[in-house]
Amino acid sequence: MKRILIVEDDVSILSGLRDVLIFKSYDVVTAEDGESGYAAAVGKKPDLIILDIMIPKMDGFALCRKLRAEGCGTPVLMLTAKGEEPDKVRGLDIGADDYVTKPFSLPELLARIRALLRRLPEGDTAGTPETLKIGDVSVNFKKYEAVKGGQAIGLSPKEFGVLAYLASRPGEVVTRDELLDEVWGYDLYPTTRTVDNHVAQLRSKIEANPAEPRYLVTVHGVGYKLVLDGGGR
Amino acid sequence: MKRILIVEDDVSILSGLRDVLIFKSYDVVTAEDGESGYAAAVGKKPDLIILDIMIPKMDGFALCRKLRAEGCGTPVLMLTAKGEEPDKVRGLDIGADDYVTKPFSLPELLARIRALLRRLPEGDTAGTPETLKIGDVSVNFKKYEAVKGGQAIGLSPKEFGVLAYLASRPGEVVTRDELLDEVWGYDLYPTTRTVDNHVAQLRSKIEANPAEPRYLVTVHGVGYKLVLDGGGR
DNA sequence: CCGGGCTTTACAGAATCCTTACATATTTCT
DNA sequence: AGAAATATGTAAGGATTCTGTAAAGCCCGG
Repeated sequence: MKRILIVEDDVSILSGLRDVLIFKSYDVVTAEDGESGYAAAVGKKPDLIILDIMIPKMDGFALCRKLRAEGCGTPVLMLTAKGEEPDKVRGLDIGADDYVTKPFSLPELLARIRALLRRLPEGDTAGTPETLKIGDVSVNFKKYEAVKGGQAIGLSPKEFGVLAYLASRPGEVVTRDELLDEVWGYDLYPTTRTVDNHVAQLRSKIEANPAEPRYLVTVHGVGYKLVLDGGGR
Repeated sequence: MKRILIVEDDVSILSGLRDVLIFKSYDVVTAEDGESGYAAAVGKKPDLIILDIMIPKMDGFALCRKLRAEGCGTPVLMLTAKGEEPDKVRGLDIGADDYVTKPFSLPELLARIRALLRRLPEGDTAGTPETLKIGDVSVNFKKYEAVKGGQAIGLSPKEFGVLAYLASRPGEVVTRDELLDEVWGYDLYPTTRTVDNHVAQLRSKIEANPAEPRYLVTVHGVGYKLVLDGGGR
């Protein structure tokens, strides 16, 4: 059984999460502040750490950094309060493996937990790969970084989101509505045309010839799909 | 079509929700208390259950717990009244997959419904295989891709739809009206001749000799059928 | 105040869809 | 069997819908 450590000071969230995870057959350990969280991370050797950022004594960033500095490679899933956008990047920068913004959707959280645990034994092919090569562009989703011919190209958060979601199911067609749900979230309702714009942006940055996309392909009347071997023939 | 069971005793919410979901082309079943809700959950085999917590005879928690105990894995979306924060946790504990607090935003609820249904094994296209081989043409419905002798051939959404529906019941004859209902939808009323056109298009793309169809066979006076072993003899 | 990212809007071009018309095939009727 | 009625194959057009793209406004953080 996989062991999960939750570090969270909001007791209602903490106990709720603990119960859910126990129900889902995980072995759960909890802590309510950074220091005891650190102790548990070292002492209980969990397979996964769920880490809130705003916790007493030592915040989530510091805790994560400290663990990484000591060579601890345990996957870390960050919980960030809504609107803390910059925290996302910072969290990943410091060595977190994934993040979820509160209030989170439970199925999403569970899916991310499964994804992180799945790649424990060895490298994973499930979910979004850590890095992806699209033509002569390589994208690192963990670092929020895209490189084209040695040159870094800036992708916005939404652009990353769209790309990552498409990459999680290579070759499959994804509708605009699905992208809106999964990338934008359930509580925002932009037009489906917004998706087109971001895809166009992505193409202009990633495709060799944006007018004839080889990777970010349109399926007329349905949606978009990411073709990974767009160049191979 | 996906079937949704709503268990809710507030009639104004219940009927409002039902109308919206029907408008969104879901098959809706309702119940106003826990016991009849349980009966409906077992008897009608919905793809998703929307469950209020405060309902007569058996509350949402008990109902959900009972279903889970019996091995029922149907996704459950809990409705909780505002301020019932602790209930969230309790609901999730028992195995609900997501929750929405009343008063809820309709678009958000719809988005969460879509998301839960999306994670189903397969629903609408149940019976339609993910890929299909028709002679020397192979079709992948997830990728919206058809390949003939290594060469990709473009099929339009309607063409995919017709093919997929026929493929869900190989060998069976399907009437034009049925195709119109299932592929075009109940709210559109093109001529039945429109179907013929799309079938002709399909034949020209996948049949070796469109004038003598081996796979997309017409049954005079009735409709069309897809014969999978059209080459074998 | 400025700049970047996000969203909306508008318009042009492209792809798809629907209708219509006519030829051909099948069935039904006499 | 022959003719009429009905059903289907097929092509062409115009209407409709969808997509690419640029421009403009909004909002937020620096």
